[in-house]
Amino acid sequence: MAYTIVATEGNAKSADFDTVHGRVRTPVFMNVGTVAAIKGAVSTDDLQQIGTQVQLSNTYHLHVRTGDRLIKELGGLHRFMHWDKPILTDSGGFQVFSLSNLRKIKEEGVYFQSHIDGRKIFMGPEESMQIQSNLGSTIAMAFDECPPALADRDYIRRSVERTDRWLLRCREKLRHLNTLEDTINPSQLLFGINQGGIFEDVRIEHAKSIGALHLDGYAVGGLAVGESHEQMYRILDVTVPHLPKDKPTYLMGVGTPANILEAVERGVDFFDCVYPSRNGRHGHVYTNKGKLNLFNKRFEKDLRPMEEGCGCPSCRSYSRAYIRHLLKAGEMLGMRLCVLHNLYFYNTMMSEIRLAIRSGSFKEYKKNKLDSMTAKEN
RNA sequence: GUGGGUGUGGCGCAGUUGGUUAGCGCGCCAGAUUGUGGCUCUGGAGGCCGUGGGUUCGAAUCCCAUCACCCACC
Repeated sequence: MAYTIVATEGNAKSADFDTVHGRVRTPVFMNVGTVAAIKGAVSTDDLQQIGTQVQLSNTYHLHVRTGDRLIKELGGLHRFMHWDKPILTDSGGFQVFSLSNLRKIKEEGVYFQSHIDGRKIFMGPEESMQIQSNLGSTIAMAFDECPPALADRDYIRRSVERTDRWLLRCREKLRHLNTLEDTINPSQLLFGINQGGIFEDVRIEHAKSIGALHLDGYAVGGLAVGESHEQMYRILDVTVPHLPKDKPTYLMGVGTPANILEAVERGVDFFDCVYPSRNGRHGHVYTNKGKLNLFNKRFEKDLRPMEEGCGCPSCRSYSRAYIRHLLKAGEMLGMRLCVLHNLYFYNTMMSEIRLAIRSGSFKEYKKNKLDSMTAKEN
């Protein structure tokens, strides 16, 4: 399990991260498949074609439906979903935030009400680790609380302290689980999560505190939840330098292509976001000339591909007019073609970013990319 | 042919003891969406209330005629 920085340019870095499920080249965009599937009828075979390196799945969602014990019994998540490359599982911490009307947070953990059938569920650090161990993902995320962007300083402090205590319990539990005979992945890695809202000193203090724990990677969480882009970039500016440099840095849930370029420049090398898949399902597609909403009438007779010259499976065969028709007709194929294109766009951008950093031209690449994407010629 | 019913934005409807800018759902046109509940939310356009006449200060609403469609009976 080695993390090797291959090239740097300013604070931007490109690294090779070796795991039991193969090498991850960073910066990387992980494709989000919350319930062990990328929404929009995207298969593992598709992912090979569009250059996916890592898939992300979710602890909470797989726990409440289908169940981690069943998945373990069936040989773990990799075998279950026929994917032999790295998988990162989110801990369920974010669901504390996103399903906040259904939860109660206490020192021992969180009491949820299942969004599926309403039954009461308890999840704390140990439970989250147990579930992730059952799933056998490559990387397990620590169980944290992601407080709202507007939470006051006092709440954030107490929340971060609790998240810190939870992190120790996570590490302890996972160490134990990794030694068990029947564990699916005895090499399962653990990433800690930095919190602190938009308070720089809390962020820095927390970064130092988790950095001392010798974890396998470090994430910055609690961003892109309502604060401005400027605030997010400022937090990255002050936080990332305090995270261990010999471990991967992961910015959770971010973001737009522009967000990613800015974060790469600040030293982040792992990303994930629902944008390409969710927006794809809603007919919003990314191109080098800006975002298109294929529901728009102006594409009614547009026989061009979503992006001219694009090598994705959708653009190689289908027109904007056809995809618009499919979307308006509610056909799943429409969503699928858009999602494939968007993931290809993101994955390709990351590949270009890696090349740029490795050839010392990232700054120029970033500028050109941002300029062209805001051109809006379509 | 006789009797009854219905005609209100693209579609389906609400609104009739006559009263300020005629509503709603869907659709349409746009915009949001950041560790995903195939959602959700926010705006916008669009109607001479079947047609013609009448009563009235005022008609989608009352009266007459007419046209179209539906049902029943012949």
